[in-house]
Amino acid sequence: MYKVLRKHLERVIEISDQEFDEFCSLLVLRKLRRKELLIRPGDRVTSEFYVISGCLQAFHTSENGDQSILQFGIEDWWVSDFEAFFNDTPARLSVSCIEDSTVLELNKEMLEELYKRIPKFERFFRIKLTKAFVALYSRIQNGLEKNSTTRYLEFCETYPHIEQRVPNYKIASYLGIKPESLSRIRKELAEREASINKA
Amino acid sequence: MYKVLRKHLERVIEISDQEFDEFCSLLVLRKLRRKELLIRPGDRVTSEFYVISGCLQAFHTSENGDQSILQFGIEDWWVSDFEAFFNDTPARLSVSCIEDSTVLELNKEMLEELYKRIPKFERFFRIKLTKAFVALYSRIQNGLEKNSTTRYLEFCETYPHIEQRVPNYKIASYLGIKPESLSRIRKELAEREASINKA
DNA sequence: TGAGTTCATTGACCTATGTTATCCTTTGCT
DNA sequence: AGCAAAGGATAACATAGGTCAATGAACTCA
Repeated sequence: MYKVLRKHLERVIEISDQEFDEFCSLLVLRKLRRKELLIRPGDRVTSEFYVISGCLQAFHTSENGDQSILQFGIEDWWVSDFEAFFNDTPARLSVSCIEDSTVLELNKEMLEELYKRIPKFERFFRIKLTKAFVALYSRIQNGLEKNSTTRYLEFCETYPHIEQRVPNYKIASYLGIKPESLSRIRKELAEREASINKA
Repeated sequence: MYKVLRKHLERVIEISDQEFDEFCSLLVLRKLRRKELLIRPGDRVTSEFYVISGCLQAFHTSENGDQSILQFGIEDWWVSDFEAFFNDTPARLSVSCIEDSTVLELNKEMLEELYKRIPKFERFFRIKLTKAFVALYSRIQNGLEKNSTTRYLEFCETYPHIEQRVPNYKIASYLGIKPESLSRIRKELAEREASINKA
């Protein structure tokens, strides 16, 4: 079970068995049921979650009750309300399970202790952060210059594993459009494809 | 001139005169003219830029020539094509001056040398990165759930100094709408305000 | 000073997306 | 099996924002 995690770390830093064990000793294994909430608005967020199996979502609920999904989390991803996590402010997002899931909970304070003992873990998370930063940057760029159809197609290309397992209305929410619009887009794409196949 | 920079650092970490001098010794002062380009697509990006005075923009140019602005940079901000900077990939953005500007150029390799000598600078940039990450996160959230009028009003509130000095069509570009739309939005807001004042 | 450039605004029109309501299928539960 | 809930599609209509074209003000610079 922890093999995937070890690989995950070793794509960025080299670690010994002992260092890996020390890292694992900070983690709390949690088994979660579909729809279970890990973080709700207002919570103090002291942990981030590494997904072993299943699928999570981080989403914001607006005053009128609409939800917009900021992040999906499947196997090998980290999920949290990172604004609250980094800034020690009350959560503005919710994090919940789309499927039954198994996650490893990593406490922030324990992590900072670990940074002092084994600095290479600080390096690991700094590099993860730059990657996440760049990913957000290009998501903003997509939002600025691409239409919904293109954004949907690129989402399917970039995250085929997510597209296949989460309902369309959640994808719509992530893309910033309504489910009805996504439905229209998918119909349009299917028709396009059909007419190509006929020709 | 470097006083502002020192304050900028000291909002996050404490540093001695000597440490500050060592940091400054890495920096190259550059005076730039309006419209001058610091980074163009395809460049290798080895530096980030701290703005002493003036105003920069980081923008993407799409195939059909449309530009979308990802970031403005005024006094006390860092600007670059961060994707290229962090990943050592060719620049996809351009960075140019909206006004005559003075910047301090910080070379990535020299910075990494400095990290080894004085680790607290690594801490400084890691914290700056978390702040930037959170800012991008909330920009995405705004894009998902707010209409253009709201986004414009919040932009004016959040960045009054930018709103006052860059042309409206650049603000429109940053917000992901066309200048004509922003013009209509501004008209609508002015009318609303007028009718409130009359009442 | 005068011509060119940049920028903002406006109007007419068009298109993509949102809204509301309804219907149908699938899935899950007991 | 039978019912409820979830998910998806669709249609009619409304609206925000994009497109295109024209105008004029303000600024720049030779």
